[in-house]
Amino acid sequence: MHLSVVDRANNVGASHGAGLTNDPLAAFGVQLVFRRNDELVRQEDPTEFVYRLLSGVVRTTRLADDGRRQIGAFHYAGDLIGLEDGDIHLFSAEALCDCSVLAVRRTTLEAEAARNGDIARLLWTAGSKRLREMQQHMVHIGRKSAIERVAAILADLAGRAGRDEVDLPMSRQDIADYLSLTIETVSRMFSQLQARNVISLTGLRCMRVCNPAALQRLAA
Amino acid sequence: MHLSVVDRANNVGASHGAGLTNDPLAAFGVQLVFRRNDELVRQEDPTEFVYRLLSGVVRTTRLADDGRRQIGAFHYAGDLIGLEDGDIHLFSAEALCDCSVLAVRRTTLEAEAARNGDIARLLWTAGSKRLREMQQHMVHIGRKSAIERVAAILADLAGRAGRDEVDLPMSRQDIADYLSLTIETVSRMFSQLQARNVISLTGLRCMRVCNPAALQRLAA
DNA sequence: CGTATATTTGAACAGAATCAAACAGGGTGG
DNA sequence: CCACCCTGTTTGATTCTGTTCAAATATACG
Repeated sequence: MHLSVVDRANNVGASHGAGLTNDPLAAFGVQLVFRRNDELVRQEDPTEFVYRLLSGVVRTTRLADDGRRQIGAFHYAGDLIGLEDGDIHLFSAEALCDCSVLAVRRTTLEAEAARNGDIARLLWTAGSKRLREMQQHMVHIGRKSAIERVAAILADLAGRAGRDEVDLPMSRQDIADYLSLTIETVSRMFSQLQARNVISLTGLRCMRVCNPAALQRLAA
Repeated sequence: MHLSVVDRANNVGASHGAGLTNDPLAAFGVQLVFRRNDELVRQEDPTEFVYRLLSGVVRTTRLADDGRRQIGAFHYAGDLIGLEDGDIHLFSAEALCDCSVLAVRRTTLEAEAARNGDIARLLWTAGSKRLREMQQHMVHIGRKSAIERVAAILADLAGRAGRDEVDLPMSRQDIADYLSLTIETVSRMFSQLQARNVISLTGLRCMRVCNPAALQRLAA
């Protein structure tokens, strides 16, 4: 029906949770490596695994029949991917760069959660964190202007980077589809932020935050 | 700091889970009644309870400082409310009409989930159902036109009603804030749907679906 | 260096928002 | 029972933000 995760990942170094420190899920999963643009899961496929992202960045995308694309989220190291789905994946998950993940069988996870309170709590916590992020994002998409939306994602990325020099792991098109804008509008907002001396593009996929306060204010 | 649920609910018939059939949560909660426009939870308050909605309709809303309002969801009988939050409620929850709910202390729920696999699974299932709904809604808000969004919510309501004659439990403003539109645009879309003979307004809060297929097509 | 791809910029357009006014509906009190 | 008012809804005219279509420019990669 569809290839196993290991096959699809073209995996090179599968091993049983080796090298994971302090992750209660480590014992139940297999560590896999995905390369840039690999698909971890495909929209409409049955849900088989939940992934703990160990390193790299993953986007979840939904492609409609008419070609309209919506990115649900960008996931970073530590995130749990695949919680949001029922029997079928609503969104695909794709590696933005080389990623390593811990793949845990859903059935295993459920069984374990039923037996072990810590696992149950971990899932609950991860799920409600994800729900909160989605609520926040819904407000952004629904009620914020283009400049505010772009500022918000840049502020988020800057926060993760922890320094002024921030590199953008995703394309403009990804940003556009995440923010429900067009690529042209995103580009214009970048230019505008640069003209206002809020940021400075130091490369296509790299920027410097010149005025963090202004960025934060716009993002709020 | 803030009033207890029972106080705020101005509750008249609290009882320990009486009258609930087949709800595994029944044993752990208290049944409460809220009146139209009562607040079940207030934005920014600490999360204390999770609510199982037994009857009525509840909206969750986030009000920004600048007055922009986003409705996160409308909840109907059977829904679990308050899953999405961490320590603090991001959204308020308000009764659209008289509602009865089962309030379960969050701490109780967590403890119970850690002990009882069925409860853990129930929470997991409810959470992922909610995540899926939000993803769907995000696509609507982000990538659909005004007419499609309005058609979508009307199709949803019609589906719940299970018949042509559907009454709308929420105001136009609520619909607008749910769909991230203005009240004027919502009103215009209603008129347009009526002009196209897809629906017919039989009252301000009541409509008849004349062409279910067309409505479905628009909503898709 | 040249080619394919990604990004930026420009001009015209469209859809929804805003501002403003008219129009119900639903209660209330006379 | 009717006139009135308050609120919620509809409609109209205009504006504005973001989209679309098109072209130019930059970047990465062979």
